[in-house]
Amino acid sequence: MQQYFNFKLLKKSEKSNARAGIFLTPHGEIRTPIFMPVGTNSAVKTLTSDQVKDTGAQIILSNSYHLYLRAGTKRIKKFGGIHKWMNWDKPVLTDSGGFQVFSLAKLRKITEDGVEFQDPKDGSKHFISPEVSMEIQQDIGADIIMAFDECAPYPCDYETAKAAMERTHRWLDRCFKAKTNPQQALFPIVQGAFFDDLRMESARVVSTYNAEGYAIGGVSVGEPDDIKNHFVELTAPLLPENKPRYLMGVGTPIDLLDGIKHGIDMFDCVLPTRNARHGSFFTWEGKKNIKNKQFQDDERPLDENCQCYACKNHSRAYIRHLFKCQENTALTLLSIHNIQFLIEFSQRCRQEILNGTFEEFYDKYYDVFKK
RNA sequence: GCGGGUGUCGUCAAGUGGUUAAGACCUCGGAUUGUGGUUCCGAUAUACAUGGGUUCGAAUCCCAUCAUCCGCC
Repeated sequence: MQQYFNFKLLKKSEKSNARAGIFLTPHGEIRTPIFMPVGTNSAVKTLTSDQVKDTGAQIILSNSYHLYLRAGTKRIKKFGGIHKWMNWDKPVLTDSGGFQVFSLAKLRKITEDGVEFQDPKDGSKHFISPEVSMEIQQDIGADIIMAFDECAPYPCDYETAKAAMERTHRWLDRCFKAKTNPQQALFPIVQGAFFDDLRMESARVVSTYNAEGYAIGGVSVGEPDDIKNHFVELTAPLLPENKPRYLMGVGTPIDLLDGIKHGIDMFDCVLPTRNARHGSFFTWEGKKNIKNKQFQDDERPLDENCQCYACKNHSRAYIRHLFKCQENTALTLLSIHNIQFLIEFSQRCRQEILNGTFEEFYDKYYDVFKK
């Protein structure tokens, strides 16, 4: 049987758990560590697929929950799958809908079978189970699909966290049984909230599956940074070393530095596009906000060392003007910049790992982004 | 020239005799983490057109001046 996925570890740091690799998928390779932009409704907000491609994105994330409710995943299947649907020929990852049901749906009823919820937009009732999620994700046709999990809130008590974790494990088994397409990699998700023994247990259970990659979920749900960091540090090394590790929903440049240091290979986050919509942008000198008056006559690009479309063509003064006038182009330019910045940031970490200098890079930029 | 209206922070605008003169925009910070697309939180201001008068007390009442708007000649 043909092998559709392959993860090759190119280098492991001697001073930390940082590592650099190449993850091969049916739609091309991903150079890890990598940051993945989020395109919830099969579009990275304010950007065309071409514009996303020009940022250097190697893979994008989309979403079962949203595409199931709108567009309809049968329609996308009939169209020929998400790559053709959105004219994107690189790898795609879809989230399972578990997190969205947890964070977005107003009315939801979780049972052993699955989750019943209402579409907050029109009130219609729906049901997603591990089997339904697998069917949805196979219809969408992403390269990487995620297990249907139950994400516990923060804070939460031990019993709730344990019950959610155990259900996630039982659902994981059902996901693997329901998944049929060998051209899709199913990543299990570690849960366990913020309890050491639960996280360790979940990492152990999840690792018993011979998956193409493994994810850590249930973080960035409102917990303090040091707590998040502790659980990433605890969990990541417990996952199989020869497979990519994906930290879901993270993060900031500092989150990337910490995650990579602890052995994470993949990240996704809405931050670059959401921040863009709020005017803030990343630079190699830290985070700034285009709304600030100091930029009104600034003829420099957003970042002088950035090669993105926005930086090669436009000034801070012009982009600030567009933003103040609420022109959508401002959001596009800032999104392009922020996405390209985080991708380049992850690829710079990769290069530093290959050079054996990641830890110095970590120290330097940890301070820059500490604020 | 005559008649009438209006003058409160950079802008808009509450307040019509009584303690530190609302609020919004702007400006300046902060937040945002597997996305309900312009959000949320906080901070900052030499502001009652000018000069008199009435009153225990005036942004508020009276007079004059100036500015501005409308109408008429």
